[in-house]
Amino acid sequence: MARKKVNLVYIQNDATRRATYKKRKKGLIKKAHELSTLCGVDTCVVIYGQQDPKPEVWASPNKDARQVLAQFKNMPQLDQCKKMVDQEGFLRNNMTKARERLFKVDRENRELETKLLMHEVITGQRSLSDLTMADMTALVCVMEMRHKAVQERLNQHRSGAGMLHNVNSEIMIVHEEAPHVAPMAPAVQPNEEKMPVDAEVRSWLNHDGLSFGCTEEMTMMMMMPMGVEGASAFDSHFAVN
Amino acid sequence: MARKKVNLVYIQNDATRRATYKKRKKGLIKKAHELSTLCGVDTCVVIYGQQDPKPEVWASPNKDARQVLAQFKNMPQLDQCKKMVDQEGFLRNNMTKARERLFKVDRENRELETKLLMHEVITGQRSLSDLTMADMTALVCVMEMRHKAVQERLNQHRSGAGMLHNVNSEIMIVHEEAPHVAPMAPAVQPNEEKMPVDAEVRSWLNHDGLSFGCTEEMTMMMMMPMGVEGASAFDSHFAVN
DNA sequence: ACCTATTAATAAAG
DNA sequence: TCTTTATTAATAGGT
Repeated sequence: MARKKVNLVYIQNDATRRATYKKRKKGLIKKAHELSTLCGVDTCVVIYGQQDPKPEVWASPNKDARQVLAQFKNMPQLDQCKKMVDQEGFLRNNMTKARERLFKVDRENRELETKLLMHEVITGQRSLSDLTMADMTALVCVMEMRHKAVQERLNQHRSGAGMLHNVNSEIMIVHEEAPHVAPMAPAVQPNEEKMPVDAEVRSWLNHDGLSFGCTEEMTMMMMMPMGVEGASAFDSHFAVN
Repeated sequence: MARKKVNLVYIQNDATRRATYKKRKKGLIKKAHELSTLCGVDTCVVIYGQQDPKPEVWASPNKDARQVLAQFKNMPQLDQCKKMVDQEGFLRNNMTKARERLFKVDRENRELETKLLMHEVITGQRSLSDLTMADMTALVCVMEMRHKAVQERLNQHRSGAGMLHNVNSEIMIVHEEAPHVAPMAPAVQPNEEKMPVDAEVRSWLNHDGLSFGCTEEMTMMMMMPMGVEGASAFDSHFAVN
């Protein structure tokens, strides 16, 4: 309705499009308002603009919120309940799913971060003295999981071929018989049966794909019971630069 | 816009109103569609009619999801990136906050549970043999925190009056110099200086309000550095029924 | 429902 | 960007 008839196609020219958008948006909302007033009907216009877009523009539910509410209250009771239940169920369902995703992603995130951190520490890219208390705690946690995995693996050996029995009992006793010897001391004594266990431990420590080379000291540490006292457990066994 | 100018008031005449409603509803939706097409914007019109009213009439979120996607892909690359970054930042921020809340609540929960558990164990309501490995670990954790508090308190004494110097150095050395001697052995030797420390320790162990009476054995245990390796630390010092 | 005189909306120019 | 103006689009009232 103007100097020229418009084709109903997307307006390429940026300035023209913006201008048209502004005008027609105003017009549309005005029309909606008129329809509301003239015919006593609630209307709602939502425009997902891309220019000012963040807060979507929306035109009037005729008078104000009370009208919508009143309308809702005037609905047949059954429908009202149904709608509410649906809404609640939908939200609840959404929330549960979101929460599950959050937990899953969070756990994965932390595990990966800690693995990476451990890798950096072991390869010397990062010094132990740089770690925060929280990092230390996480590291210890991962190490404990690995330690447990190693123990289970050794258990399999013992109950199976039994060939590593002596060494294993030396390790397992820490839990089963609670020696008054400090568990801080290396659980594996240097003797002729040590190497197989070492190899075993290394292969298990590496089986997650990061595949870093363990030092002798690391291997021993992995097999020790750990405290969560912060850096002290580390400091006493590693020369922290 | 027609043979007469219309006043913007509710149309009383029923037939006229119905006619106007029909025409203007159609016009409104057409306008919305035009705005969509011309400006590449999604629009939505809802009309809560009272004649045909139950299923609210609503006008098009333009075509379908593919259009929205295409729209996104046609955006200037920069804006696209910006939006994605914003989105990511928003999510990351959200996740960080949620994670922090989760950590905080979780830690508080476990701390309280463990305090209660400890109280039950000490008052004899629960036997140590009933505890799971996880419970043991948590107990040890709390005890370590208390141990640290005790050490700090003793440090204050040392730097202050200095009257407990001998005993304190006996305790502090455990963490600071990583002895190969088992820290499992009681850190406090029975001598004439023991009693003041004991009293000190007790008062600090009790200052959280639970206020249970410590046995001599408990006191000693609290002052030891602990591992988190399960029940062994307990078993070696308590006669598990 | 269609017609059409009339008004409202608005494209393009200033 | 806001205003003006020529032109088209919407539609009120009648048929």
